[in-house]
This record gives sequence, structure tokens and C-alpha cells, in this order.
Amino acid sequence: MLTPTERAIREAGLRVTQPRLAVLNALDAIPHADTQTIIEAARKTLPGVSHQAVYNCLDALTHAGLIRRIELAGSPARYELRPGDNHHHLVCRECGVVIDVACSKGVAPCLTLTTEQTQGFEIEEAEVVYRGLCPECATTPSPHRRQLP
Amino acid sequence: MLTPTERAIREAGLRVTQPRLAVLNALDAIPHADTQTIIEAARKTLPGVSHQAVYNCLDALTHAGLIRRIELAGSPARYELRPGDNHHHLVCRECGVVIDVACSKGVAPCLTLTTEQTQGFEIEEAEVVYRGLCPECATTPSPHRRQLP
DNA sequence: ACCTAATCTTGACATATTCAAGAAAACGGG
DNA sequence: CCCGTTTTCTTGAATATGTCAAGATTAGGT
Repeated sequence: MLTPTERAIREAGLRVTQPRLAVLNALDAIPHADTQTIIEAARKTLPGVSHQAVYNCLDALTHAGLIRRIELAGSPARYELRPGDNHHHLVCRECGVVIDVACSKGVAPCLTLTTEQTQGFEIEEAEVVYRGLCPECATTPSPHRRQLP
Repeated sequence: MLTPTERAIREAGLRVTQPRLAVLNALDAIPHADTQTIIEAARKTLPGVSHQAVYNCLDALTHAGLIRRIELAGSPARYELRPGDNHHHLVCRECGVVIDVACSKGVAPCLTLTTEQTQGFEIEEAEVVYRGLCPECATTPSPHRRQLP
């Protein structure tokens, strides 16, 4: 008998291994974790796992569609579970925190391009990132990151 | 008498320097150039310019709002001129080419979030990335990048 | 239990970016 | 036009993130 997580891995055509379970557990516990954080979290359940194994898992699980890679300016790659559900991200430009925001319109109307606009591209997905200040950074004067002097 | 480019640099509170002009010229000639490409292009007009100077310029000009940084999964940072005009990007997942696409709706309707959705964030901008295959990669069988075996 | 392919470990390597100290350049005032 | 102050650049090393490759181990079908 397989757990749902194990079943999902198998159904993606991948073998169920300790590093993969550790990575998925880490992502379940820490949404939008960056690579370093995932490595550290995975080592709590699987002490000696190599960083290379974690990179391999992240690549394999991303290609399999079980997780999704989020790349944001100025910080290492982050990953999240359940790429299928239709949501986007709010990113604080000061502290880098990422939170989910549901897409209010289902299939978002302005994310549909005309044939003329796509210029022959076959569009597969649209990704939206909202940038701004989180409540903490908006109220705190300045002692944060990446700000002009 | 200053050129428009020089005036823009001054009005941003920055000094007009050879490296900054070289970087802006490079970006004018090569839209969506990555850092390495910018360094090479800048050295055509200013032969010995250091990579560090180019990084400094890119940071300063980004903070000043004269250029915009675009970060895409798996490739180094890219930059573009005129961040103010309302457009988004189409990215080929095989060859990495980036092209502009105008936002068809002016102020895009679905990019407006409700107060409940923003959870206290002060949103400053929304960024949209469309991913897919460019015409060349869509018609060519496979000998490209980043594809599962 | 055995076999084979997939996956992991190890350690070096590659690439992108940042740090820090001194030298050079920009530009406002004399 | 030259000087002084401050910004910016050069140089060279360091850090961070991610990749490569060879051999050992493991998963899972038979």
C-alpha cells in the first residue's frame, strides 16, 4: 500500500526514493522554500542526503509536474507543491517573502493573447508575479534589503 | 548640452560616466540582453570596462528606474530599457529567446487584486511571463535544451 | 533472491554575482 | 580653468548557486 505521495511519484514514472520523499515533505512543510532551505529540511528527515540528490529530485519532480519552480529576481530558485491549481504570487521587494494569491477569474481573461500577439509562439502557460511591500516592510522605516541609499 | 540619455542619467541623481553610457547603448542595441552579452557589447564601445563596473551600472540604473531586470528560470539575469511602458514577455522554454508582447488591455483588468486578496501588501507592479515554444523550436524535433529524455 | 536501470554519493568544476581596497573620474565651487 | 569632495571604476579575490562525471547503491520487476 502506497501513500498518496508515493502513488503520485510512481504515476509520474519515477521510483519512490528516500530523497524524493524527503524533498516532498520539506515542500509540504515549507511553501515556496528556496533550494538551500529544502536541502536543510530534507536532512532533518534524511540526515546525510547530498545536495546533488536534492537538485536531482527537484529537477525530476519539476519535469514530472509534481512541483513547480519559481524564479524570482535576486534570490535563488524556489519550489512549491501542486503546480496545477490556478494561483499566482505576491513578492515583497524588501524582505523577499512570497505568498499565494488565487487567480480571481478562473482562466484569467487578460492572459489570453491574440494570434497576432503571439507571433507564432505556442503558449503553454502564463505566470504572474505581483511585486510590492508586505505589511511588515510597509510599516517599518528602512532597515531592510536592497534599497537605494 | 546633454543627450537625452545623459539627461535621464543626471535626472536620476547619477553621474554620467562612460560605463553607464556604454551599458545603455548596449541595451538599446540588444533588447533583453543577459549580463554576459551586455559586458561584451559594452566593451565594443569602451574596451577595457570591468565586469564589476557593468554590474554596478546595471544595479544603479535598475534602482534609478532607467532599466528593468528580468529574471527567468535557468538563465542569467536579463535587462531591458524603458521599464515604464506596459508590456510583458514571451519566453521560449527550449531556446530561451525573449520577445515583447504589448498588454492588450492597457491597465490589465485581471491584474487588479481585491483588498482581501492582497492581505495588506502594497502592490507596486504586476509582471507577466508567458512560457511556450517559439516558432523555430516548435517545428524542430528535439535537438535543443532542457528536455526530459 | 537476482538483475538491470534508475538514482544517489562524492568531489571537482562552472558560472553568476558580490566584496573590499585603492585608483580614477565627475562635477560643483572658487 | 583648476581643486576638492564624492562617486564611480579597477583589480583581484571570494561567495553562492548550480552542474558534471564516475563509481556505488537502491528500487522494483521477474
